[in-house]
Amino acid sequence: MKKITINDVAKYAGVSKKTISRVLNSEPNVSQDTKTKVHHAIKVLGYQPNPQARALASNQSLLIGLLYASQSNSFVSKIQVGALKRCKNDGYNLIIYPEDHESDLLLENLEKGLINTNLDGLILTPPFSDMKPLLSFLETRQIPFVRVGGDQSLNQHPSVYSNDKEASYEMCRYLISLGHQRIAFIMGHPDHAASKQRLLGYQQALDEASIKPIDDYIQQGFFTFESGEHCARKLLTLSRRPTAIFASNDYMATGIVKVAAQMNLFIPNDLTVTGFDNAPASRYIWPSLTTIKQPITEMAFEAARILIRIIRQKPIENPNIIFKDELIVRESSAPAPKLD
Amino acid sequence: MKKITINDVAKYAGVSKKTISRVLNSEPNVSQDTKTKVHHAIKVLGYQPNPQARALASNQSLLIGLLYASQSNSFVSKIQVGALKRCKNDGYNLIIYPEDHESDLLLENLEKGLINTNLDGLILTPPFSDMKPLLSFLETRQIPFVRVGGDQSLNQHPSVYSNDKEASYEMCRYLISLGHQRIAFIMGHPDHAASKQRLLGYQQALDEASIKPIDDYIQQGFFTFESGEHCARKLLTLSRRPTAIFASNDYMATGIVKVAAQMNLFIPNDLTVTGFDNAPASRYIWPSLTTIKQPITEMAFEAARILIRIIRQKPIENPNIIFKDELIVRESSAPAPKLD
DNA sequence: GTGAAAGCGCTAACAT
DNA sequence: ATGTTAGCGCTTTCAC
Repeated sequence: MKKITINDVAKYAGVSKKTISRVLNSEPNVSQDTKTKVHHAIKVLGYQPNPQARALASNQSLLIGLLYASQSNSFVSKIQVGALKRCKNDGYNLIIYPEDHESDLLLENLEKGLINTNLDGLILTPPFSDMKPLLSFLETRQIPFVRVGGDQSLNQHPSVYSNDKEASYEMCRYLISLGHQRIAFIMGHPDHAASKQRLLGYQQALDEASIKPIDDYIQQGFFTFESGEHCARKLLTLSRRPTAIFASNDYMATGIVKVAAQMNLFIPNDLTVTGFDNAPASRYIWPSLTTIKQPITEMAFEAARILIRIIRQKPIENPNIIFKDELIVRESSAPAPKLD
Repeated sequence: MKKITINDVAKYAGVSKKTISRVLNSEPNVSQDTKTKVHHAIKVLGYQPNPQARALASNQSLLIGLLYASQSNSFVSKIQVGALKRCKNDGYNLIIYPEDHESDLLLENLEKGLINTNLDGLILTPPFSDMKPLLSFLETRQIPFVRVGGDQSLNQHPSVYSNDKEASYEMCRYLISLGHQRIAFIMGHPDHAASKQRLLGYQQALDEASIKPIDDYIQQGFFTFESGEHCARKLLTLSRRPTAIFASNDYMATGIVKVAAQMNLFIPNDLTVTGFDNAPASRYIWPSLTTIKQPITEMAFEAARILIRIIRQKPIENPNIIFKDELIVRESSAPAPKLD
């Protein structure tokens, strides 16, 4: 099976190969007539352009990188799906870069990876979206990138966000509407900008409801199941035990559920637990978790769309898009119990 | 910042570019002296070969595809990590192909994807590892591939397996050793060869222990949480209720846990539940699940290694490698309760 | 052991 | 609206 090249198509269609190229790339200045001829030839011969040749000649790789933290799980697969969809649609391939954001070698590794792949652009996910050394590295290297999530004050760079603070606020409003006053909060990993936003939403909601903030009710977690367990143990042994615990993500909330079960606390009657992210586990565990759903896939899709426009030097209408999160009420939340 | 090419290096080192190429590709017939010179020049100039040019000239893409079912979650990220590690190490990039295995358009989509990317090879994961039309399609196209998991009778193709049947057998032996006699089994998705193997292990263990098989104790699941719930409801309303349920994966086991909780059955005292796969959720839920851990990452790493050897036409020592699964005992299993 | 020439399959720049 | 020429940065072939 000999490979069909652009030359074969040119010969068959009776035009120059440049014309074929023009049709392939939908460049202007081709008569409708030749277009038809060329398309026909392409079809008959079953021609498929060679992406490597194309890449070499046009000095592009048609490769887009997706950088993410190697641990975060359900988040990643959603991001991948969204980004991939857009990339494939536009003729790009997606190269995944699961990296350890705490590694000292990060920039070094990345540099090696980026350069010997010649990426056309990069999608950054938290916490990489907020790593300033990385951002300036990419700028120096002139590698186009789009940030997903992260710190909204960095919006001089093209970014796609969701409204973490608002969603967190909404969650707390909901808890308050259930009659909860003793609402504890487990913070997320300090390296993630979202953690701060979620905390702010919590604080604002309590403040507006004139609920006095209690220091002990705010615990530092790290987005892991274990940190959730740890914080839950602290919170649930407090003399004035909270009636609701809002964890900054579902893995931590799952840790709370486990600790509560071990302490014979019945959720949601004795204790309301809520999370954030709508991780698969939030549906699987019992009781299923009230949580916040972010449109991750859509965000990644949009990020890829913007990135590709930047790569192609097309104007981008809005370099800072904010998506809306959504409260999902499940079994783990209920009206506050009567207190003594 | 002008790009350094092979020509610059050749000039600097005072040799022909072919010699640079030889050094780059560790070809024979280069004197130690020139080698040193060339390496030095490369370092000084900070030269990075252009992968696209390389790909074009050598008629390779240095791209390897990873085909997997878009749903399966924790499995996928482990596979990705393993495959990626090997690929990056050997200068390949990994392109991910999450596809719907039930789609009629699968082959068509894949063909488009493969051809316009010029993949050098493909890693197949279940249930794609067993799709004969796909396998013959790849053979016709002369696209090298390696299967991960799946039907061991297809071992005329290079494959990497784990011993599903044995692991399932071992799990049942464990349950029997706890005194369980009424052991129910929830099968996996029929499209996955592993489902059958896991069933066989169950049947063999019961047979060897002279436990009479009961039809009602074997339910058809589909690897989903919901199917687990559904089967659990059936099993737990049986007049002669099982004392242990072994689900073919952790998502289904999680479904059982939920149903049991709703029925006020206490796990593990009233009911033992075990799963398969060691999904993250198996650790997170309460009680945590006794399950089987497969060395997924290692398997994918090995699959990529074999694939790259095939691509490079190097001899492969053993085209069929079997990895060993491991029983992980957690909180969801306990000795059988005394029955009336 | 090394190099010169040709060419991979496409696009860029400049004709016409 | 179309074609010509050159060249992207590397490897292959074959010569020495």
